[in-house]
Amino acid sequence: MTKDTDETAPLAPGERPTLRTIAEQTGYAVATVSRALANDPRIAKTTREKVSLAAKNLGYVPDRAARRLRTGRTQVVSLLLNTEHEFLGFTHEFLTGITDVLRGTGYSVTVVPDTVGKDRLDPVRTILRNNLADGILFTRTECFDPRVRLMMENGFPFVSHGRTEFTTPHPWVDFDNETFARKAVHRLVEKGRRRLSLILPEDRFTFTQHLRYGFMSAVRETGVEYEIVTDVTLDSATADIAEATKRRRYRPNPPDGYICVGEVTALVTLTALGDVGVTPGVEADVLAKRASPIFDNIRPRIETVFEDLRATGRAMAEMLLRRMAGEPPEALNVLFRPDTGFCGDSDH
Amino acid sequence: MTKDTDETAPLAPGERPTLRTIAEQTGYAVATVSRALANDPRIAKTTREKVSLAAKNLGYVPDRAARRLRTGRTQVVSLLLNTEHEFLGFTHEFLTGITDVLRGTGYSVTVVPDTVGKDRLDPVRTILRNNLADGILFTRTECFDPRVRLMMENGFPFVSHGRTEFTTPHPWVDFDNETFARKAVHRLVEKGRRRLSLILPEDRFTFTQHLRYGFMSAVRETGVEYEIVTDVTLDSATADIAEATKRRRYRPNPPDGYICVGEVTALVTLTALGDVGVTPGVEADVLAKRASPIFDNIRPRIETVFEDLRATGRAMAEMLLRRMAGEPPEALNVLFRPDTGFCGDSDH
DNA sequence: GCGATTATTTGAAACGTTTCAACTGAAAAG
DNA sequence: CTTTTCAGTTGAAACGTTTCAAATAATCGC
Repeated sequence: MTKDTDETAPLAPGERPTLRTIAEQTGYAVATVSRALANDPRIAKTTREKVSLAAKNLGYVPDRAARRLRTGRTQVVSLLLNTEHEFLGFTHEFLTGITDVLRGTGYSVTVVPDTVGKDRLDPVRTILRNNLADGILFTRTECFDPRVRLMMENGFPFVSHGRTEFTTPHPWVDFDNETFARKAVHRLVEKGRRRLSLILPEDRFTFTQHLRYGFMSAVRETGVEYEIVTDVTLDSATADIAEATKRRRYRPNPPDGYICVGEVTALVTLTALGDVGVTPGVEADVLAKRASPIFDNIRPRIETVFEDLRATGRAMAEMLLRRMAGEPPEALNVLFRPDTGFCGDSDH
Repeated sequence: MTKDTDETAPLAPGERPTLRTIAEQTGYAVATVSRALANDPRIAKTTREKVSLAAKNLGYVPDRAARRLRTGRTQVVSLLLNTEHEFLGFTHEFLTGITDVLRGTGYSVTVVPDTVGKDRLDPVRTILRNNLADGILFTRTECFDPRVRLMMENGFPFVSHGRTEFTTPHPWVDFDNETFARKAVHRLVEKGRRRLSLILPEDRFTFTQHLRYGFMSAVRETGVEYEIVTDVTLDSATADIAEATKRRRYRPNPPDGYICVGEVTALVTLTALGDVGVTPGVEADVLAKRASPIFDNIRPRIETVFEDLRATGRAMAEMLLRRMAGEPPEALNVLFRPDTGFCGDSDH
């Protein structure tokens, strides 16, 4: 018994099936098989069925390298990941949303570091020049973000987290920070607060402008006193933020209402206030944007507005898929509205 | 003037230079150029120099798809990312460490979701079958992790975060949770606590066994009373953990020392204790492992042990690079020791 | 039944590498 | 002056796709 063919095994052992394997098995040419699998209408329907059946039986899956070499498309989406982000679960939630949407589409996600301090254009240039991806997602968008300009010039698909001030439209997903700031002001005033304080992100980011505008217009509407902190930003070291917050408490007429755009800032503010003998919820109120459920487990409880970063990631991935499929950029936007109520409140 | 060659421009406009471009420019054959760039000693030194100079001038960078097709190597590392992780900044820190090390090596990182509840083998199978990566990194390793078994059988390079109980050696990076648990017990006893409580991760994970062993042996050494919570795990919903913690407070002889293996658990425990009128630091103490700086901004301050996840990511990426380069697995381990002191203490 | 149209199928080329096997010259050995 | 050796170089094949242009088979009008 020197037979070395095992029973009905249809495929060579250990070998990855290729288009040729299918071609040989079905009797068609490689070109036909390729077309059939692409559902090319020029191929007879019966043929398409036979071929895709054979493909399924063999467990055929196209070789990405070969396809990529031939077509120039990489089947890769790159995420420029901020090295210094201030939300606690930002990366995790965001990434989960993205992979959620991309699973099963054949696209994979690569992560490339993006450091605001350094040249933010550099990773983008590398991706374009070396053809490392078919599309790019990124965060912390600037008003005249050079990355956006570069990609628009090259017609390269991307979706930004945050808007820009360019006149040419491009796909984006954003949170309505203007409304958040406005509502926050009104809410604090409603609670009887009279001197509001706001720490902003760096000026270069578009959402900084939105926050400022929302804050300022609400402040004017209500006539409340206010202060926009200038000696620290949202991205300052936590120790510096704490220091600045405490320092301001010792001035005459210190703030009694704090709007925090990030979780870390909110925690720092809470702690700093406590450390100088101010009880949040009594002598002052803190109102924060949050992206994680952590504030349910923090005392004192403060009011928060939830920004769903997983949904943001999902929306961005969806917009990008559609953009890569050739849709024009005009309609590819999503603006997340702040939920109407405030969570975790403290007075009813 | 119908000349269409612009001054000294050495490269066709807009076209990506390839081996052939270099070959034509230097007068060598494509094969020679390829070998020269690979620093093959069979090629004359002068030739190698000429070729690599030309390559640099042209800004040549090898096409990944072509190389991948020819060699079968993908130049990709996959990270199996846990969908339900409990450390707050885990993903971010970890990923930053990995990309730190991989930058400039030519490898890129793709992220693939891994859900403990579902079939954890599935993503690995896909990667192996479709040749999507040259190496895999993953977390939450189980005692007899089926992923480890599969990859070992196939001789596929990987590094696990956490050890296994297989006898065959494989590369891993781990935190010494046994010592952490042991020290935590001793520290709480030192502070006068007499009834310790521990919430463990699910039993399947190796680090659960290490924690239990460290805890149990220290508990025996010191003769202190203890309890290992059975109705919730580290990964239970935060509400359930809070509930369980409160419930135990109403039993006779409630615990007065809490060891928390994760940040979320620590926060929940602190808050739950506060909610039932127990002041951490007075009637009870909480001791936690932490991976983010957040506990500096939480009151009451508690003692923590720091696990550096960025360093962990870096170490894992390094081990993987060496493994992919062919090093045997035996020596490719890193065990991070818990730092000796406890940060953010409350009594000196 | 015959040319003209249409529906299917196909061989071959190309994408940019790496690598095998063979070739060229020149120096060393006889 | 021939033969051997060796350093250096090279043409061609291959990796698995997609797609152009052309071939073949089937259908149609008359």
